[in-house]
Amino acid sequence: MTAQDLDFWSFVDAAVERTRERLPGIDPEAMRLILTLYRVTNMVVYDMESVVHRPRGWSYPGFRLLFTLWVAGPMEAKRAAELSGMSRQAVSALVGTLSRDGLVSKVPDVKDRRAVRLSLTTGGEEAISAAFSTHNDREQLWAGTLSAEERDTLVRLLAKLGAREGVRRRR
Amino acid sequence: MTAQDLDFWSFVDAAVERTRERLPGIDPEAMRLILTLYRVTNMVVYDMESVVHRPRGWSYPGFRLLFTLWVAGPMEAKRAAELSGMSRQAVSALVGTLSRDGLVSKVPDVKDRRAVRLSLTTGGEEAISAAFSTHNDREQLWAGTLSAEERDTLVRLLAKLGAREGVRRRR
DNA sequence: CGCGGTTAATCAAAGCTTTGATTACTACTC
DNA sequence: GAGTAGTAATCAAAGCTTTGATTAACCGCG
Repeated sequence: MTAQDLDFWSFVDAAVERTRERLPGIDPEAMRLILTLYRVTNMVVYDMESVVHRPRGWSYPGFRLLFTLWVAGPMEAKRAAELSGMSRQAVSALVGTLSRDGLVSKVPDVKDRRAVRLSLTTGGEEAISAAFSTHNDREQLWAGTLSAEERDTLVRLLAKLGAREGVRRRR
Repeated sequence: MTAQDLDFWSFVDAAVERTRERLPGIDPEAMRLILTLYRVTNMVVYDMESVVHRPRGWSYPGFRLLFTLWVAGPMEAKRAAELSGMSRQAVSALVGTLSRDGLVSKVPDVKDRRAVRLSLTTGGEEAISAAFSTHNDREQLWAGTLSAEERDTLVRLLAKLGAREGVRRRR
């Protein structure tokens, strides 16, 4: 396998091999795992975003925030950041767009006047309900690559990875 | 499990449950798979970026492009986009930053004067060699969560997912 | 009450990514 | 050889994310 014949996936094999030659101290299998994880996820996200969300005028982060509010109900911006895995600044910027578009409403919290309370507007509620079916169709397309048992195993192993302690988390 | 008690991970369970109630037609397990995949990867990337790359003044995409050139040698911008999984515009913008910082050099292609040929500078070569060990240390931290057999299984299942045909790819 | 420390949100600047348009060049076809 | 289609790269505008700074409000302690 020379550098000229590589494609997106065989690049991972080449990377592992070349790195092993040049830096004998590294762990090639750890490298392969992270590299593969990153590439697959990017591929899935790109597909979902470009097929499902951009045609509706949304970004993937926009969908995620709407989905968070749809699942867990109205909440403070800080909490939306925690649950969706975004930074508070990102939520703040995103809410700007989504409230401009009439999907999310933002009202000052009565108890704590520093905080803002986010909720879906009626339009946002309808939009997310309609979008989610299409989103899930696409999720099924991806999940359909694996057997039910393989899906369970994959989810279990990913969750185990995600339960890792002592790593840096968004704040 | 009420909405008030949720955290980043239990949100996935709540999302599956609430969606099942409200949209009976969807496939909850497909949803759980994609949701978990996305969250784990984001967590890993955030950790790697904030612990390894930002302290060195790099972004994760910057590292990825340098790494691509390090593994596969000098190449045209278009090819760097294919191998790294970025768009051509993203590579173009990123090369602006990296060449300004003296890590990548960009010379017009002799054969095809539309194209540019990218390569690591000496400084870029040294920087990526030095950074990669730290990067791999962190990969090992993550991979160490799983047994060797679990890692193999996870890589195999992710690769199977990534081999999915008929999805939208970056161009 | 008043001060100091903490917290919620936002602002600002820089960087990456996206879509869509433009420029420069190559390659094909008549 | 001239015209047309296709390709490589870049530009432009909009959006998201990041770090760091700022503003406004809460909270505890004296």
